[in-house]
Amino acid sequence: MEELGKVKKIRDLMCGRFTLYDFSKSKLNIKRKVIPNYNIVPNSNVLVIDRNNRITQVKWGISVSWSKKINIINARSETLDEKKIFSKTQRCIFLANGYFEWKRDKVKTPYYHTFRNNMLYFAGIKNGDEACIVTRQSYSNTNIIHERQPVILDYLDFDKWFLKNHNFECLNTKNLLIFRVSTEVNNPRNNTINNILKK
DNA sequence: CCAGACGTTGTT
DNA sequence: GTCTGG
DNA sequence: CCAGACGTTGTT
DNA sequence: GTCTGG
Repeated sequence: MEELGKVKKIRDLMCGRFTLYDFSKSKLNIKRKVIPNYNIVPNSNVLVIDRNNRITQVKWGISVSWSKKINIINARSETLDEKKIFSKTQRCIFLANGYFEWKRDKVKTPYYHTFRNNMLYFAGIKNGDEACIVTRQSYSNTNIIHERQPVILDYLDFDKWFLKNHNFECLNTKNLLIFRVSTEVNNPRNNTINNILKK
């Protein structure tokens, strides 16, 4: 697995309001150029930090040998330690500038969740070069859109996460900006900045 | 023993 | 493929 | 999830 | 751009 950078260089990644970083089309040095991806879908390439503070590229979604249908893109924090399928995974941290969630009424309306000035760090677990996002019950502000959300880590809590001392609380959730975006994001082929602009 | 599960969210 | 509950 | 349709029969 | 069948 190619090392793409160190955590201390994290600011270098913040050169756009991307959803997650995608290096699928070329092997790029983070410091030079990043291909923005405004519509990450399962099996996309994403960047994670591993427990050695290395940034690596992995596939979003953990597959299993015995089924082609199962592609695990989320893991419930409530049962993370019970599920045998996660027993051999390692903890990691997803780099993101935000995430989409759909409010489901009669129709599905997409919303974007982001911080004003900072990246988002999602609690994740990985198995080799595949990883998934750890989720939890939403807080009062995110629950308006959807009942589940990623566990969003603070930069200072990275070690807690890697050492399994993190309790899945993420009070930083209250600082999220949440706004409606165009339904263009519903189609993975639409991969432009319009996906994350306030509608 | 062995049938049935094995993970989540309904995409993101 | 491997574990587990009945 | 995600490829393929989304129309019809002129044509294939 | 959005829905659906597998």
